[in-house]
Amino acid sequence: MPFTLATWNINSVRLREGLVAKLMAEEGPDVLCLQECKSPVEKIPVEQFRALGYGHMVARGQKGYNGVAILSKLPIEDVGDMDFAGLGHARHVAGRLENGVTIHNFYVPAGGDVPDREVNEKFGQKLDYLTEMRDWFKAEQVSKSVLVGDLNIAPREDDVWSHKQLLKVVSHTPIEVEHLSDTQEAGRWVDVTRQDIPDGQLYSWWSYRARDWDAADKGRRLDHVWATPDISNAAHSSRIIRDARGWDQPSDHAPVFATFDL
DNA sequence: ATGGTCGTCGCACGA
Repeated sequence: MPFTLATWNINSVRLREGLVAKLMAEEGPDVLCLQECKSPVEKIPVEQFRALGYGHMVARGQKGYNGVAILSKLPIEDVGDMDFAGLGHARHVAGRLENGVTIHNFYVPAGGDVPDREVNEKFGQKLDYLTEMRDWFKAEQVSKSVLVGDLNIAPREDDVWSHKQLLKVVSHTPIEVEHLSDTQEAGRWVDVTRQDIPDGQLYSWWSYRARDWDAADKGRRLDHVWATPDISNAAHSSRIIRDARGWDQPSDHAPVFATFDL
């Protein structure tokens, strides 16, 4: 049975309940992973989602910041969370579908403005978070798994609007790209989005600060769909719903989709 | 050109 999965940094699930419902109604992914819900779990507005067929949820939340949720049409079992770098933040939750596929939903720390851990503690926390992710996946040797989320790093030159201009901008610095690559290798994760769309500029985030985000198109690919090698060849039809960045009162991220024939 | 815009909480802070 094929299933379609989407990941979306929603930047407040309560403010954007209507946009989540719109994506559910128009695109209908079987599984929708959200980040930056900015809500305690008990205040996530699940009723409308349930009415649209999303009767299952595993989530972690906190007041005002972070927060991750997996909304699903299919039954999903909560299989825990990790608190990498000891931040005490709701940045990861994992669920398992009845077909045996485990879904890891991550919101990696953004890392602040200055790419130097000596002067910016948040940048160090971001690198430490990735290092602990790497070590955990190295020890776990996960299989039949998907990892999605806002990883807050655009690894490839064509994942940003200007490689040269972003080399010293947090999200595209060489040390971040190296940390992300180490994490990817530790879990033998395949970048499903780039497996499907290997060539050309590809973005999932555009700043709120641009006058005209669409015309300027100064985007970055911060949101990712990865899969373990035993299921990566079942993945296809990856796409980014760029239109969603232009919806009323949008998130600054667009949803990333993939389908798995399993 | 070193700005600009959001969301949350209730004043800065994080992104």
